[in-house]
Amino acid sequence: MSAEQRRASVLAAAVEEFAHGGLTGTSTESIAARAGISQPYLFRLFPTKKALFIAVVEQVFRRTATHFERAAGELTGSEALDAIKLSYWELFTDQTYLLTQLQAYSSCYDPDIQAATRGGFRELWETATRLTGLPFEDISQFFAHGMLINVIAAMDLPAIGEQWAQLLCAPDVEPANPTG
Amino acid sequence: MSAEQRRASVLAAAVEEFAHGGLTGTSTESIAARAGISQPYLFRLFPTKKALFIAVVEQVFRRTATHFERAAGELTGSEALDAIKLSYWELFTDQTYLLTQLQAYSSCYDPDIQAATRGGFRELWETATRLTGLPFEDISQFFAHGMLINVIAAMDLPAIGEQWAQLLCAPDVEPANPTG
DNA sequence: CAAGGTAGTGAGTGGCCACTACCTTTCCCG
DNA sequence: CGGGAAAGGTAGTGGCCACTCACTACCTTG
Repeated sequence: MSAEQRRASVLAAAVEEFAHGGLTGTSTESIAARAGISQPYLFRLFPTKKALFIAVVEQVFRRTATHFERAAGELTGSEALDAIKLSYWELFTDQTYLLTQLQAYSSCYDPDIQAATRGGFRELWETATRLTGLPFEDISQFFAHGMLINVIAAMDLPAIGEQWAQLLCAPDVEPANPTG
Repeated sequence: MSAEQRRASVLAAAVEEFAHGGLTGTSTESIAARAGISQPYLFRLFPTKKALFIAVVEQVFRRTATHFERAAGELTGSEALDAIKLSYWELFTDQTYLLTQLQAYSSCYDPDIQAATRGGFRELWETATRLTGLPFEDISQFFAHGMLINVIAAMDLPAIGEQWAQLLCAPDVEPANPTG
């Protein structure tokens, strides 16, 4: 297998591991094991653990942006936004991306990670703005709801039976302008 | 100093340290140093590092709820919610609580931490509901915006000069029912 | 002043873990 | 078919860190 292919598979393994443990709570050992290579060889493919983490963060944000683009298709305006909202809920089934996002935010004390996270968030923001053409206020509300979804996934609220939790997990796209 | 007082001061030190590094990225050494005690004595006051982290999480959520109650005062309805919104923005000046919340969410892979975090979130949710008496939809939007504020604090968006970032950091309480 | 309890510390210890040095295999190309 | 680069592994190593143990200083109470 070529080094480039290996790098990709290591990246895929790292996303899964980092999503749960974060940068400091995940060992390179476990990533290597999941990728099916020896742990030292991982350092031939990525110079440092932090660099691998940053690569993971960048990939997750970029793929989420691509996910948005596919969801919007040829739509524009609030129709595009509704489609993107639904597509974000789709990520709930495999929570990896949502959890990785949280790990990125909570690791922002490190300047390099903060820079990467800002860049990813910015890319996401600009993608949503470009695809919908909607004003700041709508984009802001969409992202706010997205961040709420992230923590709902982290706490695994669907698993607890209480009503408010269940309501939160219903992917209803509420009307943008509630009449009244 | 009594053990109870020490416990409180250790807790205060731990909030600061955990807010930046999270559970796995923070050493008990640094917490003890900040609290002004020896590292072994920390384990006389808290049985384990994780237990200390959970105590921190519980305290932060409870204090945030208290913060809400003070902000609402005698107000009810959307007036109470607006007051609470502003009070949450106040936490931005000392971002410790917001960052700790993020650390809690991103550490939820551990079942004990997940349980504590769920409890804290639930307490916050019920406090907001009780104080305002507003329906689910309003509370949900408030929390969504709150989660967005958390990640804005983590990424320190006020520090970057771009327009969208600046707009996000303006604590305007948008009207609950935009006319039209 | 004896006796016991409480606050607090110095000196470990065992394990994990990021990262390194060096060796082996494979395979392509002239 | 020889050689060299690239893929990959084995065996460390040094440092950090959660947690323990054995001990001291002090304070209260009878």
